[in-house]
Amino acid sequence: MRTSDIERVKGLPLFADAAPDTLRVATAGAHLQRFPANTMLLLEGDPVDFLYVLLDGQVELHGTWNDRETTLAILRPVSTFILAAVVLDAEALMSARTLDRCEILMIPGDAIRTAMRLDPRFAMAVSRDLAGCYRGLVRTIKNHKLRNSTERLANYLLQLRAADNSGSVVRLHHEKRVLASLLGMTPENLSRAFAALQRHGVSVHGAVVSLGNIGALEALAKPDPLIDNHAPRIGDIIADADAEIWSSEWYKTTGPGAEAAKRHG
Amino acid sequence: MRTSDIERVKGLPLFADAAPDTLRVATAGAHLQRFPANTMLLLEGDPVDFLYVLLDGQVELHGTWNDRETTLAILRPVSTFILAAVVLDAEALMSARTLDRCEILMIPGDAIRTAMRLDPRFAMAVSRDLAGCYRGLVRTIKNHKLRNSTERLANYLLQLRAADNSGSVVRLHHEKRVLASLLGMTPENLSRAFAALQRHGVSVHGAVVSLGNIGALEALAKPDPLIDNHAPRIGDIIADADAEIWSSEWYKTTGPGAEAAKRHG
DNA sequence: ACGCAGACTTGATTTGCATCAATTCGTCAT
DNA sequence: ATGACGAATTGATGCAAATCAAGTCTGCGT
Repeated sequence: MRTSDIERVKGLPLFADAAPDTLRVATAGAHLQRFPANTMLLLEGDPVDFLYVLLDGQVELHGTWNDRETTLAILRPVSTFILAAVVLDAEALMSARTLDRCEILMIPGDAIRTAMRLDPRFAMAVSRDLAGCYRGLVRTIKNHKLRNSTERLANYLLQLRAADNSGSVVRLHHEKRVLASLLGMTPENLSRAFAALQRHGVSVHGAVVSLGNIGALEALAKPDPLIDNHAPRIGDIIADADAEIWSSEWYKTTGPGAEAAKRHG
Repeated sequence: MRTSDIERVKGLPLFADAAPDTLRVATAGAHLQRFPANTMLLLEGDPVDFLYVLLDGQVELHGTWNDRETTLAILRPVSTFILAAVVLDAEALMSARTLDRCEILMIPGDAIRTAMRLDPRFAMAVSRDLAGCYRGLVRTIKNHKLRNSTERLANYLLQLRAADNSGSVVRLHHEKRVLASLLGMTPENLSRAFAALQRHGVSVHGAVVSLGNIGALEALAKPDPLIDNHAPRIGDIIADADAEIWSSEWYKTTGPGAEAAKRHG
């Protein structure tokens, strides 16, 4: 494991406040693994033996029922996933699949649970992280139960804008069919939702979306701090922040090799 | 505060494992309060100063946006709520309203946060509780994104049956319009969904629902342990259990004065 | 270059659910 | 009992989104 990777893990709010020993023990027992694109890392129902830390690439979390499938979240580096299952030593409720080639650190679950018992600051950090994830899901549910698909897309675009740079052009991070599933609609309807937003100044060219009329878009989207997390994600980590990592993605690095990452909250 | 109430709080998984001092300090700073039906306890956006422990009555958590409103959960005694906001010292993302006359214990948030720092076992319990709540929300999202309204109702009824007694008659715990909002539909459509279930042996008389053909109902509902939590809720608390309190309700007492309560998980 | 496969878009149609409207039912206050 | 209100049901209609079906565009391997 490269020391630069250890630095990145240490930068995570989950470990930032931990005792030096905690990080050392956790990373000692961990192993770094590479996966090709489109690999199942974990199937829902499987016992969860590791806490996963995504260092490079994108991972999709999804759920299935009765031959249907829905995307629950898409993760970007640096972020952890399935912490809740690790804490409870329970089976996974979501499946995890790589979208790109990925580099993932796997920390044994019992190392995490032991560390929580030994290191109160770490236990506190786990609680804060889980509380943030929880609140992110509350936002997601409100988003889905209270808004229609066009409104969800409009808010997603505004959120991207806020996270990226607040400019008038944003880049979609995923394939449109994946985005559609994340936003709870079919690919066909995502196309139509984009078409509907033309009226509000939005134009799409592949993954590049121009927001020509922010005012009009906001008038439609009615973004709400109690649903949408519009905090920019570039800069230093704010340890105190509401760790609300979940509305659609977790962290974001500023670019290749960039170390800076920031919480949503 | 009555000692019987303290006993009930001590019975919560959140406090069961805590150091004696933790419970003592928490309950010392707490105050017990009664509220009439239909009282707003907390408005979304408000800072959260207390951890709430519902000792008697029912509380609805709901969210609003753009003049729409949706029920996110309905709580029954004994259960805690807005723990995540307390841990992060953040504003509430959900509003809380009493449905009945309620008896609620309010524990200052900073007492909770201090206790977490001083008592590692308590911090661990908080993590476990939050992890359980988180997983409950994952189930809820899967339920909503993967099923239609009739399927959600069918599974809700089967869950009630499993929680209550596994008999062929269940009693709805809430008004139908509240249930409709919880299940993500209009009251009109809940009526129609019940009508659709007649075909599968379900008949409704007020709050009493007979499930005349469990097999047929299950064939429609296709209950799934990764979405639905069918564990019975009568008996002793299982401290190890997956604290998944959220799919629709939290705890349930077995009857007036009964002390036994059990986790979903 | 060519052909293929998969992503994306667009249109036609169907389905599910919300909305609007009217009526019944039960509960409570007078 | 009577009237009044809110909850629940039922029917008619409209809208949003899924589905089905072509078709275009793009990247990729041969």
